Amino acid sequence: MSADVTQSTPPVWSDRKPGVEDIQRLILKRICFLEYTPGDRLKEAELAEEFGVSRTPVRDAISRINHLGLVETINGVGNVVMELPPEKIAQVYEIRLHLATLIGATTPAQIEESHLDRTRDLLQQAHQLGGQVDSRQYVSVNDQLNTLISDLIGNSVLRSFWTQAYYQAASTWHRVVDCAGPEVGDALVAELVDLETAMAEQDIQAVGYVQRIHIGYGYTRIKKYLLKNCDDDVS
Amino acid sequence: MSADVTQSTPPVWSDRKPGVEDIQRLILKRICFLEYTPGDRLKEAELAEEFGVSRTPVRDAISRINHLGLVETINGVGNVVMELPPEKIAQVYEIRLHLATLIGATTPAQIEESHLDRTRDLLQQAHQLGGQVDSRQYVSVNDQLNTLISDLIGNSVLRSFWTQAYYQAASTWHRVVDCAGPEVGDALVAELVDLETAMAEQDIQAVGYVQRIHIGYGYTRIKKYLLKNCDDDVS
DNA sequence: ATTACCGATGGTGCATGCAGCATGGCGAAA
DNA sequence: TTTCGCCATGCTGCATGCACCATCGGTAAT
Repeated sequence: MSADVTQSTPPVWSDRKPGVEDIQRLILKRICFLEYTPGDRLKEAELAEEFGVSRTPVRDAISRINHLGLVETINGVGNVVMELPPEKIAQVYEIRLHLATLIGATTPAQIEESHLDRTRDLLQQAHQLGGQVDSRQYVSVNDQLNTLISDLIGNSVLRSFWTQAYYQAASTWHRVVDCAGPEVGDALVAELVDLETAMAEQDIQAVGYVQRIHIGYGYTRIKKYLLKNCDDDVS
Repeated sequence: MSADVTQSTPPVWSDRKPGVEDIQRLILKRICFLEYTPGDRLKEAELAEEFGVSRTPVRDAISRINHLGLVETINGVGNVVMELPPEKIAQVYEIRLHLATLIGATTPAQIEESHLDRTRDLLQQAHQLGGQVDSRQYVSVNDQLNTLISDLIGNSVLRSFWTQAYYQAASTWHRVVDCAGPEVGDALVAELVDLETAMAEQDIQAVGYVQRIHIGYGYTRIKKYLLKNCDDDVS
């Protein structure tokens, strides 16, 4: 298990005790960010000590994310981080493709200037990491992008489903990023460029289809890289 | 709060101690079946005693279903059963309409003879309750129907979303059934007839569209009956 | 040498105690 | 009589203890 994952998550709790909601989000992020990898066993007592709380809220947080299939709780063993089987990944992406088209087909949120600003900021970040695909930074940008898209989904139910599917796909996708070369960085830039255009046009439907397109590309890369061995490390 | 809801749920635990999963499902069913109505406060200690367990697993079960918005946990008050605001109902139904069309558009499950049998059984049950719309029985048939559709969804992610949206819509829908006359019984029969045809044709896509159609009708009835006052009781 | 058993270890599952919060009722003051 | 404030009550949030379970390593028997 990774040594000091604490350092990697900027928002430190040093001052305030985190609630169940915070713990849940943080654990999910750590799984998506590959700070926890399949096979790792999340020990309640360990996390409890790290967060300065008792096992109870940690248990609660883990219990809430069990239904995503990312963590399987086994009595007497631990909370094992699971690798989603390829079949399930296929199902997740199949749904994500459809959900993306629904972003524009359902009651939309209003595109405001702030969203455009955030998009440009992400685009700049994406440019900065350029060929040097430090997966940590890439993942960060990707996560912010997902949050941005979420904010653009007016239908709260769709937003919930979108987020769930994102979490299910994220860890696998980020594993692909490690394997694939800088092409994923270029792809991210391309996606953000398309996104900026769509948002400048105030066209939510276009935003959805941009997502649909690039999720499709992403899944193609998963199939391309994840079936082969991923022997070259990022060191 | 309803007096002895225990009687209404056939599977009694008299022999075996229920797990968190069981408790979760049972609470959800009770909300859908209107045994718990908006405003009721689910008290952990109460449920714990009923199930013969401690508060801990009950807390866990309630915590897991919090994200659906059907119960809101308020410190010092209780776990309040919430009535979804009309706006959220609209969002749920908007998504349900789209999800229905995805049943046939995604990797399907195989339609087997058993499914057809279950459909015919439901049709018979629907006929039996005819004009006498005892909401309890209606809801039971409706719930079995939803389970049946779930089994026909091959994509497990879609199945999960479908179920979540069903739970969110169910309590509201069942409240409409109380208000509306026997027309909902007829509508259910019509839906099951359509469903039987589609399944006899082995046409999953048709199954999805049948759902899409009747969910649409259902939402129309919600708008028709739920905005007006629901003064006539079922006695 | 190999295999079967058993106990030590470390984890989750559940029970329970206690602190904190919200609320309603009662009493005192205006 | 009305209103303000305080306390009793009941519930959730969290901490902690204990029982059960899984696993692994050592030991004894074959």
